[in-house]
Amino acid sequence: MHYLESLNEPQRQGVINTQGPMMIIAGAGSGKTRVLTYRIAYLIENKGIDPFQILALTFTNKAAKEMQNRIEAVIGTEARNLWMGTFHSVFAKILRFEAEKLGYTSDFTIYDTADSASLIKSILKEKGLDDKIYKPKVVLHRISSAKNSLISWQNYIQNPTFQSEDRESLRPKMGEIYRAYAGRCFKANAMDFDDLLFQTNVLFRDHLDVLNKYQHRFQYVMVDEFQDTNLSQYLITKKLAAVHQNICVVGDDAQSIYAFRGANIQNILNFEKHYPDVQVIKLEQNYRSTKNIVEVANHVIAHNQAQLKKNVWTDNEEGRTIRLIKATSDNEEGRLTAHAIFETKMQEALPYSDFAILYRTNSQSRAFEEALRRQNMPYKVVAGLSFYDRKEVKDLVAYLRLTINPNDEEAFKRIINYPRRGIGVATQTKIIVNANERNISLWTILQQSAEYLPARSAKAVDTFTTMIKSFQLEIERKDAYDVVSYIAKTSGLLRDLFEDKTPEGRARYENVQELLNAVKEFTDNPDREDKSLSAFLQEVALLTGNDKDTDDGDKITLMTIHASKGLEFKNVHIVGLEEDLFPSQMMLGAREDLEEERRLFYVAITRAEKRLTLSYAIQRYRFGTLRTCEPSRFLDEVPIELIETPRSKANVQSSGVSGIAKFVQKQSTKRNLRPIRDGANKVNSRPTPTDFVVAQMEELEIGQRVRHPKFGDGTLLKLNIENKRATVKFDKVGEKTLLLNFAKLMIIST
DNA sequence: GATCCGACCCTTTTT
DNA sequence: GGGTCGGATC
Repeated sequence: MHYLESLNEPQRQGVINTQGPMMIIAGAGSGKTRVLTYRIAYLIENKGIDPFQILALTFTNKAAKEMQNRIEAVIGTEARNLWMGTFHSVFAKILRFEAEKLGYTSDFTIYDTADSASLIKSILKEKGLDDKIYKPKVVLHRISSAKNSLISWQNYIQNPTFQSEDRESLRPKMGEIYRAYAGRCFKANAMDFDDLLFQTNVLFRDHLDVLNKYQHRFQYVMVDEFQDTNLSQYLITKKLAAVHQNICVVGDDAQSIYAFRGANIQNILNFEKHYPDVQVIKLEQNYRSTKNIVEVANHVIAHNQAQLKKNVWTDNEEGRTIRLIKATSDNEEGRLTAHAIFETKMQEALPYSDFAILYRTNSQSRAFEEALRRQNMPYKVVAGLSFYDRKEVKDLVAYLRLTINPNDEEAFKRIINYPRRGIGVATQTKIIVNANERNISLWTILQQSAEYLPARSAKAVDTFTTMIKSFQLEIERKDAYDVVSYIAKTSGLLRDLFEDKTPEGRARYENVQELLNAVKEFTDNPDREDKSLSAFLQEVALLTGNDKDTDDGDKITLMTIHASKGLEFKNVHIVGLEEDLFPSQMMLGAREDLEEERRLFYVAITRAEKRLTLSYAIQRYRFGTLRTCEPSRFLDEVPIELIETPRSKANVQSSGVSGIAKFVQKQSTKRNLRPIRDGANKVNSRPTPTDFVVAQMEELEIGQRVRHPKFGDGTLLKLNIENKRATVKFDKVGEKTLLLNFAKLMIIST
């Protein structure tokens, strides 16, 4: 109970009012995870509720894990019995348990986006449709939106609105593709990401006994990041909470940034209508950021029309003003950012892990990575390719998938001819078309290859099926790790990779070894109940690039703003603030879209605790060519009086630039004697906790003892004032010549 | 059926 | 700038 004292009043109310529907509107940095954590702990410790009667849903594995750990810290290992996880993982588990009721087996495969796209491509080809018109991405998105709105292919085909929309966009066969896609997934005993939610709805709709079971099991339902739920997710939670009515949702409409994937902000805006007796609690005190940062965030979000009223405030110090960096190019933006980070790090003696660079699109990371690498500053890029997205890993996983579920068409396509078995595309197509036209399962067709394939191909296919059968036998005899190593060897995959002696080939080989380690870890984990290979695959399918523990040392974090949600950093750089990039050019159409971009900016701003830096470039490489950019309209929404003097140089620029650029010029003429990296005054007026300070050129003397952040301590040998170079003999790494502009040497005080 | 090379598309965000 | 796909060639 001690923890109740650490909460403010609204937080406390959120914890102790456990009965009935509740909506907690939690401003950024207002301690919503604390409330959710303590609420669950309170239910268990104070109300005597069994952990397995509590369902807590999050959007990312990371958030789920984090909350699990925090609850465990309060109430101990009992927390492991909670039903806690992402929507997708929790309902995948339930679906797996109830699969037969829907005509699937419990070993169903989860198709990732690449599998889905590949299946769409196959269907287009078979139907002779042009993939320039029916772009797989567009088709997939349309199917995905339909599923998230609980529209089955049957509903879709009968719906006149969709039909006319599709005719207008010259894609009249869309419904037919949806039908074929759904049919093929089912036949392959596979569900895509959207199916995990869609089919859960079907399950609860058509099997009231099942719904009843879970309604009674989950006495308390909690949803984190509620603003990101789509209709499909919302209905699941509503149904589950229908009996006990103990539903608690936590969210912030200002941080809704997933509309593009079906999230419906109306779910949170209308929650009070759906639950008339709901208690609404607002958490408005921000504990994370300085007054200046909170004010900027409030100013920016005020430009949006659709929002719940709330007044985020903070008791924290006023803090520094917002820094604005203007760069001539994307590469210079990288350099200036690296530079600014280094300077702040040195002045304030901070670890690299206190810094984050946030951008709109993954492709922007390149310029920053190059600049950081050049200056030997450690960083990590969160995102991009997940470990499980690598080709060689996917290949081995495909073998596992096909072994567990031999009707998995996408796994089949991936490995039937890898490593080479002389079964080419023509043969593959024959197999798949036969299976579909005769409505026989893929696995049955594979076993009858002689009936419809020429002898040579049939023989090759037989060898393959015999091999898969042998894998299936292994599963019954050995534990998951032994089976996977056996499969990696017997399939020839490991040998194929081993023979590739290039550095990339070696890396691929090691990645496969790494997958083997992951299996071992999975099976060795004493907390895990289900250690089957099938369970491993289910888990792997729902992992993303952000889930890996990358707590490896002191590094600057680079990631998209989307990926940064829920995190915080002392120093945040929001980069690429240019029209058409942020806000993205694809979002300039509708007001709602632009407002989502603005919420994204809001999320980015509110990640910062102490210091916020915004930057933009005047020119940048996009689509392979150099393009001129305009500063983002969002910059105009930042109050001018909160912006610090920008970098003084490079204000000569072309006309036709809007508000902020003029402002940049005006400001710089006023106070341009203080460029960003002139740290001398700040250092003197603001002593750092350490006993040394960043060296100014004029303070250096030959023979002096100096310290370099990477090379350690050394003695200054030579000093070249003109080209700003110093030669230092380091104790550990020997002699180095350093550019003083970059390599900030520090004089060791004696 | 495999391999290589050039043309063409694209870059928003993710479970 | 870079990844994918399809066509031409062996």
